[in-house]
Amino acid sequence: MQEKRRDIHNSETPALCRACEARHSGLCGALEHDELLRLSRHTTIRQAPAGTQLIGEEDFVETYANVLKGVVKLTKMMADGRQQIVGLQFAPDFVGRPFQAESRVSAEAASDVVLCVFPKNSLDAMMKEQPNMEHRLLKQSLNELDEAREWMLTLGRKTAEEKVASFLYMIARHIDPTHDVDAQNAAAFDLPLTRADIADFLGLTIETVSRQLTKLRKADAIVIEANRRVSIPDVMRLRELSGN
Amino acid sequence: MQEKRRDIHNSETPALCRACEARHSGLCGALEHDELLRLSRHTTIRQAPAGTQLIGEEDFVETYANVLKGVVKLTKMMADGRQQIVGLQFAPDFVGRPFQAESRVSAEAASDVVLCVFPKNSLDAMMKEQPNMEHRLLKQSLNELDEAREWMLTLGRKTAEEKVASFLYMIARHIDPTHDVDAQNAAAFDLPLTRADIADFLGLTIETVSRQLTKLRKADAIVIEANRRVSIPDVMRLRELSGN
DNA sequence: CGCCTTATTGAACCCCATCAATATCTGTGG
DNA sequence: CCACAGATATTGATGGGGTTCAATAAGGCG
Repeated sequence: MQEKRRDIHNSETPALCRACEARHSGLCGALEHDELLRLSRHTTIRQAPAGTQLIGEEDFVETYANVLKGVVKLTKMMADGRQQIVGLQFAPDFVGRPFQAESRVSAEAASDVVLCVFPKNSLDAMMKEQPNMEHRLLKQSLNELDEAREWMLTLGRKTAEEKVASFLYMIARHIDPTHDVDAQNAAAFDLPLTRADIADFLGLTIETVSRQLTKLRKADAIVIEANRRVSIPDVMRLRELSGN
Repeated sequence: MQEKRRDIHNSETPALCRACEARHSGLCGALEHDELLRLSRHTTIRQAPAGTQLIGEEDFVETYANVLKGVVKLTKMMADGRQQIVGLQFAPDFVGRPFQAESRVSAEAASDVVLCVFPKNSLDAMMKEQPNMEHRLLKQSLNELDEAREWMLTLGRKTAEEKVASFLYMIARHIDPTHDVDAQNAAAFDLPLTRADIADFLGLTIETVSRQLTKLRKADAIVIEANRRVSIPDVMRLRELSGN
């Protein structure tokens, strides 16, 4: 149990966690100082460049992680190589699948990422004695389910143009913290995904994504600089183009 | 509090719950006799014919429900009428969205259904004092999320034929309890959905669904009688046609 | 600059949607 | 039991949105 120093430190937040976004809004927000300390003993910070495979489909997963920086994409692949992105995890999202040893998706760093990694066992144990943690996880899971269902509508029923607009609109909401419905009606961000990733997210080809982006650009709905930088002068207009 | 009779009955399962599938494998499996009794005081059984609108998108929802019989479809609709089914709930699934007053999907009886309906308040209160209940709900939510992601792959990347085969394969797994991977390799069931519903589920048109069904029929992958009755002589073959 | 990766643009094709007609099912009443 | 009507499903013909194949352009980094 090696908790020798616990009495001394149990009212202090571990240094690792102090600057962490997940400490407050993420899963770890459910934990008290001493629990946080206990978990942080088994925790490692992992940096990974874009493209790194974090866990493979059908891998046996021994760890969970919180996204601290960057974007993690969850993908599913068919035998012949067709691929679909089924989830994007932004900071401070939790990545992992409790109650199941085998993963049914693969996780990959879409951009350069920083993760807070901890062993499955530690968190599973902590979840059992901390209902509050399951509560947080349930909330995130229900939100992810809402998002997944929103994307099912996009994948099944929207046109290519609406799909691309929907994607940009979603990124704008996720990345640009300054944007609010009633706030300034503009947004700007760097795309965290390549065209290939966007295509895999929207169930389209690279070429169609590219064509729709130029179409939106020519309609003055967006401005693109250097391939990655996107400005949206009128977010509400983009929202309309997205079919919402 | 009106718990006068509780002392007498607290070790007995309410009559309502005794024959209920959800009592064991569903949410209510988390409850002890007396808690079950407490909840059952506010519970009503509701029967509804196919097509009944149970809750509308953007309704304020005051109740939750367990599906006892039949299939409930969760749908999302765009302003111009395009529609997508984003979830199918079979017995003993739970229907509802905790932690959020407003629904983001509408729920409709896909077949004739029987529901066990209880007020949001009652269950919310019970969930707070019963971590085990949140645990069950978390498990269901994570399963639904897995299924939703599976369908995102289907919607985004599969051909019409693969989509229809995937749908039939999924129904076979859900409805026919006799089927197991190594068990007898055949299945038979009544489709709980109309062609229009299947189309809305797969992001296709009615006509395409119909064409793919006849294509599968002519390839001897399925047998259809009277429009609704489907037999699958070789489930593994169907699985291959589904792209898995 | 030069090389490789990533993105855009063009042309032809194809799968699925659309429009339209026919067939089948289901339930009701004669 | 059959006839009828409305709903549901199948089948056919045509067209379009997105894919595919191919070439060019732009970005990133040594």
